[in-house]
Amino acid sequence: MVFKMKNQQIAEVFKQIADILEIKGENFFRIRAYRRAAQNIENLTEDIDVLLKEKKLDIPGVGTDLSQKIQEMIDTGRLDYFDKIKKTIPSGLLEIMTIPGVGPKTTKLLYDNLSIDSVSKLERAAKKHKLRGVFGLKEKTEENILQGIELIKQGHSCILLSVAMAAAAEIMDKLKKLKLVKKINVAGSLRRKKQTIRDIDILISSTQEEKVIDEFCRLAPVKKILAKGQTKSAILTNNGIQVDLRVVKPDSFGAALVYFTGSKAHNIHIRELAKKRGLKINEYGVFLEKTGKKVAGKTEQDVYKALNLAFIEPEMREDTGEVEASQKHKLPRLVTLADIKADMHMHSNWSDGAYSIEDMAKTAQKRGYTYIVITDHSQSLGIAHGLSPERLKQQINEIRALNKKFKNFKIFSGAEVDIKSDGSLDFEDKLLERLDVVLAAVHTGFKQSKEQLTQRIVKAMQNKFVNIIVHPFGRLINERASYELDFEQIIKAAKDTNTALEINSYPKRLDLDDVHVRRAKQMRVMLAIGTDSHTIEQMNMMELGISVARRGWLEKKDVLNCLSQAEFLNRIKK
DNA sequence: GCCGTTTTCGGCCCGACTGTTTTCAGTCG
Repeated sequence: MVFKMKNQQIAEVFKQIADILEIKGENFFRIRAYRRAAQNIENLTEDIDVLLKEKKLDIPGVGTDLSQKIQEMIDTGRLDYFDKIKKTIPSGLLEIMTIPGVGPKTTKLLYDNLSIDSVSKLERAAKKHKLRGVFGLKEKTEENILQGIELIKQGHSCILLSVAMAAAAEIMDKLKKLKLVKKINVAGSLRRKKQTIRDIDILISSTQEEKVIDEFCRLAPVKKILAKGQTKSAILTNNGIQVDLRVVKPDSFGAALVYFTGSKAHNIHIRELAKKRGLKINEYGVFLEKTGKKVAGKTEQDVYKALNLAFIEPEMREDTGEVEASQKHKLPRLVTLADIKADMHMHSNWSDGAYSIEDMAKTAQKRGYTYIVITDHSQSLGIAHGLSPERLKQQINEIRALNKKFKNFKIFSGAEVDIKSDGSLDFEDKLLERLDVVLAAVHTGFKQSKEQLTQRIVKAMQNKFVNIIVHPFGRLINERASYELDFEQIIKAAKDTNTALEINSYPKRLDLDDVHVRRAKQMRVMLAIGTDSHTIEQMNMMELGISVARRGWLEKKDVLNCLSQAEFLNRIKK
C-alpha cells in the first residue's frame, strides 16, 4: 500500500527543497516559489488529493511543475526530485539553518571550511573557538552562534497565544506610561492572533525614536538585548520571550502597523498591487512611484484606501483570499466579543470545576451574557468526577430552582458526555432527553484509526440529542497532536444531523483551529464557542475563542453564542 | 518556479541591524 501524503507533509517537502536550494545558492526566486507554494498548501482547508482528483487544484503559486510534483507525491508517496536533491547535502545542514542568525550562506561556509554538518559539531567547534579562523567569521559570530544554539535548546519557539498576550500587555503597560510614546500597538502574529507566537512585536509612534529605544532596553523584564539600533530593537525577557520593538514617526504609524502586522504573504500581495497602480508601499507610507509623493501612511485605513481596498481585519491578513475579497468589497463582518450572548461550555463544582453554578451564572451576567449552558462531565470520566445519572438529575433540579433567582438570564442544563470507543454515549437517551443541550466529546482511545475515530464521532452526531461536538480534534498545543479525522466526513455529518462544532477556547486546545473553522463555515455548519471554564476567571478565555472564530472568517450569523435564548433553542433542534 | 488589462520572457517587496573583508553581504521580519 502506498503511504498517503497529506497537505502538511507535501508542504514540508517543498520547504525542505527550498532550504536545500538555498544552501546550494540557487536562484532566489525559484526558492521563493517553493516557499510560497508550501505556505499556500498549508493554508488549504481541503485534502489536496481530493482537490487533485476533482481537478480543482487551483492553488496560487502552484504551476505546471509543482502540480506535477504534488501529483507524484500523491501517487507514489514520495518525490524523486526531493530524494535526489536531499542526497547532495548532509541533512544536518538544514538543522543548522534553524539557528537564529545562521542562514544558508553561513551554513555553507561552515560546511565547506570546517566540515561541520550538525548542530552538535557546530557547538563543539564554537566552544573551542575554531570558527574564528574561517574567512569572514570572528569572535562575535562565534558568540552569537552559541547563543542561538542555547535559544533552540530552550525551545521557546512556540509560545501560546494566551501567554504571549499576557506578556505583551505587561510590557505595553510600562511603555504606555512614557511621555515620549504617542501611539502604541501590538503587531505581528500576535495581532493576527495566531494560535502560537514566535515573538512579540510592538510598534510605537514617537518623534524621538532613539530615546524610546533606550527606555525600552531599560525595562524591567529585559534579560538580554539582542539588537539595538536607532529605530528598532529586540530583547529577550526574563521568561525567554523575544520582544521586537519598532519606532516610527507619527505620520507613518498606519503604514508601519500594516507592515509589521503582516503576514509576510499579505504584505507581498498588497505591495504587488501597489506596484501595478504605480505606487510604492513601505513602512513609512504609500508613495507615488514617479514623484515619490506620499499619499497615505498615518492610519491603516488610509493605507488600504490608497490601494483601493476595503479595510482588512488583522486576523484575516494571511493572503488566503482576503485581498481579493477586499477588492470586491465582499469581506465578512467578523464576529466580535460584544456579539457574544452566552457561554456554551462550562464546568461547575458538581464535577471538576471550582465554583458553584450560581457563581458561574453571576459572572456570566456581569459579562453581559443572557444565558449559559452548564456542562459537567459524564460518569465514565472518573478523573474529573463525572456525574452519575442520579447526580445529573439532581443537578437538573437545582438549575431549575436556581433559574427562579435570575431575571432576563437563563441557565440551561447540559452535559459534556463522553463518546465511548464504539461511538455510543455515556448516558442513556432517556437521560439526555431531559437536558436542554448535550455536548459530546472524545476523551479516551485517541489511538484508534482515522476511520474508527471519524465513525465514532459521526455516530455520536447521529444521536438526536447531541447538539455540539466539543474539542473535535482532541489536541493540546505543544503537548499532544490531534488525532486523525476525516474532517470532510465530519462536517458532512454535522450538516446532515444539524450538529454544531465547537471552538474550544482553552488556551492549549483552540480546537477547532482557524483552518477547520473556515472550512466548516464554507459548508454552512454552525460553530459554538465554548470556554470550557473550570473557574470564573477562565470565562475570560472567550476572547481566545473569538480570535479563532475571526481567523476562520466567522460572522455573527455563524456562531450559536450570538443567538438569543429562543433562537438558540430553536436552532439546535434536531 | 510562477505569472501576465502593457508581457509566454523577464520580471519577481522592502528596509533595518549586525558584523565585518570599513562598504556591504547576510539575516531577519
